[in-house]
Amino acid sequence: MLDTMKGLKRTHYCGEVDGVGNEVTVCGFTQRVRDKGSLIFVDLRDRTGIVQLVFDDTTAAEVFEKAKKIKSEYVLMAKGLLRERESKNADIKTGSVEILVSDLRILSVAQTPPFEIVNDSKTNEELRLKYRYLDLRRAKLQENLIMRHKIAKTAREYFYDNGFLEIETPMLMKSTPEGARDYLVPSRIHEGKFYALPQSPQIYKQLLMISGFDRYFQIARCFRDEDLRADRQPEFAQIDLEMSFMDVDEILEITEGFVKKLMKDTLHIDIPLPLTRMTYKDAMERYGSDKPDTRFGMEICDISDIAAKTDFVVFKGAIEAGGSVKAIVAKNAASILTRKEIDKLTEFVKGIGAKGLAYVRWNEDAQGCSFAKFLKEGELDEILSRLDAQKGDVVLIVADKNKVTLPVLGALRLKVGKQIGIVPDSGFNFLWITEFPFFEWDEESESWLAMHHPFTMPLEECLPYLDTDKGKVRAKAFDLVLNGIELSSGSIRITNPELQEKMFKLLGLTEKEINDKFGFLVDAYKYAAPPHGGLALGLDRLAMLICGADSLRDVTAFPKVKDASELMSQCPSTVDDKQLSELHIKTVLSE
RNA sequence: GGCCCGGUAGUUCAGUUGGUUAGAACGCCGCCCUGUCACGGCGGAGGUCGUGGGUUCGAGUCCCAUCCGGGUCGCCA
Repeated sequence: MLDTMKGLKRTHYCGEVDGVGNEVTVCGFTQRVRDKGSLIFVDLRDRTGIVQLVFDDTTAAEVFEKAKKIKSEYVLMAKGLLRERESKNADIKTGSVEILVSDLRILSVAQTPPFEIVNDSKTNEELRLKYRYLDLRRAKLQENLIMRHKIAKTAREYFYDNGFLEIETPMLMKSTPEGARDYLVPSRIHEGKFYALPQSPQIYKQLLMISGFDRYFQIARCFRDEDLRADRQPEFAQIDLEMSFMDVDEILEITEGFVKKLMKDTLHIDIPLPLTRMTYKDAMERYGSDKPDTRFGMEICDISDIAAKTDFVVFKGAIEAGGSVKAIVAKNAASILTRKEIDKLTEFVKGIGAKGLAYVRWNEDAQGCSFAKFLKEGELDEILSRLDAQKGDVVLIVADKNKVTLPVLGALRLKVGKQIGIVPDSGFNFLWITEFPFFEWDEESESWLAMHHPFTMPLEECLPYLDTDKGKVRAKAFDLVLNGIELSSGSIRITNPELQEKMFKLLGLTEKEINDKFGFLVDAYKYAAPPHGGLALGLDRLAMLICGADSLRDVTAFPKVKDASELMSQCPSTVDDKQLSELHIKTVLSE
């Protein structure tokens, strides 16, 4: 028979007991029992930490007998005298005190858990996810979720203090199947019609600006029906912002203020402001990525002019086709990047679109150059001197269209950086990437797509190119990047309804499509809109980085796995025919 | 959807060219123990080797298929 809490009330959390010499009452889960016969120690755990309970020969017999029954994970409440320990334990916060228990309640008993609730659990994740509620008892995950709470709290404090209003937007909205796939919700009342769960509250927050809410803030849940990654869940939260009467600089400034406070409040790190800003063009040319990890160098260098003079057809061909020859230098890497390793890197770059990898491996005795026989006297020296390469370095060269050389070298830079150990595992390099292109050429559909979204305002100076050279149109769009991870994406929005219609048309939408999908939005802008823009910060990714976690699963209470199912509840699941028929839905399963 | 890695007691793993009764540690159960804190000591229980099929005198081990999980590419306006 289980005990009740009757007559007892918690006075302290386990990790926060104080007042030696006083009676305290604690409650929590049994971490471990050390039964010495006529002396029993019990480690009691709650979300704040662990405290040691003691039962000895001064303990009343019935209390002692009950203590003998305690097993792992039992839920207890204990009242007793807080006293100094005879032998201290420096490893835990409360290691110098213990509670000599006078009143013990066993409030709940536990089956033997399928795995031990210990911090450095080696149990495979599949099992831990199936019993997520047990895994969440582990201190590490408790700390992560508490940190996530702190991030949300800091966001609310900061944006409230800066005049932002927290306004909720609908979870059931119109499906606009551009970009990511929507999660659909069938309507019972409207036969054959569907709502979509929001991929982002984008349209609603823009409408709030039109309504005059000036500064909007929400911790918004968003849904995307795409395949998962360690850093991608099908449902996620973003710190969502929109503000009126501000251009890019002011938006970046106000966001930076949050970043600074966040890093201070959570990790006690001072981030100097303003954050570094880099245009998209610079980021691509220097790092081959629109989200560069700037914690290490190894920047991309153009050697097209030298390469053009050589007799190496791979180089010449690429340049004559309008492309370029670019290189990165792995400093002091000749011993790590052996021929075999470089061959692997060649396979790697071929896998991501390059035709091959030229290299110079300058080790102790020689400059091993994969294209030496095509070079004339002095050309290799010229290349090495341009790249500032020294003995011990490895030069990796890709020749192709710019669309290939830059991203390939960007990916190679990261891979090689990790391989030769020059990517620091600490540090927080926040970076703004600005002036993203508006359009992006999609090979598959052979059409121009909006890189950010179709409501993004082009830079005024680029408006003339809209009809002449779409590839040249830059937008008032920006990303916040941290250590190579995209944390946030934002833009100034188009507030001129004619321009908006024009942009839709340039993106290939017909009059009818514009009206069906965004008619209400285009109409709304006809009633005057303040200039406005905004951004969304990925709360989950932020939490992952601040917690130093490797996966979003470690900072999400109940995450989904790779195929978007949840191992604990086994959702998604089939539903009864009655439910389906009420929703006017028939399912057709594939073979 | 493609490619790569993994699946053996409750857990983490070992398991030889295919060969007797599949082992260890932790956990669990029982007994002993007054200063433990990864307590200790003695004893014990616990396995459809992911699943199905095949090769073989014989399969945890080899082959095929399949399921599950992870990573990655595609995808993520």
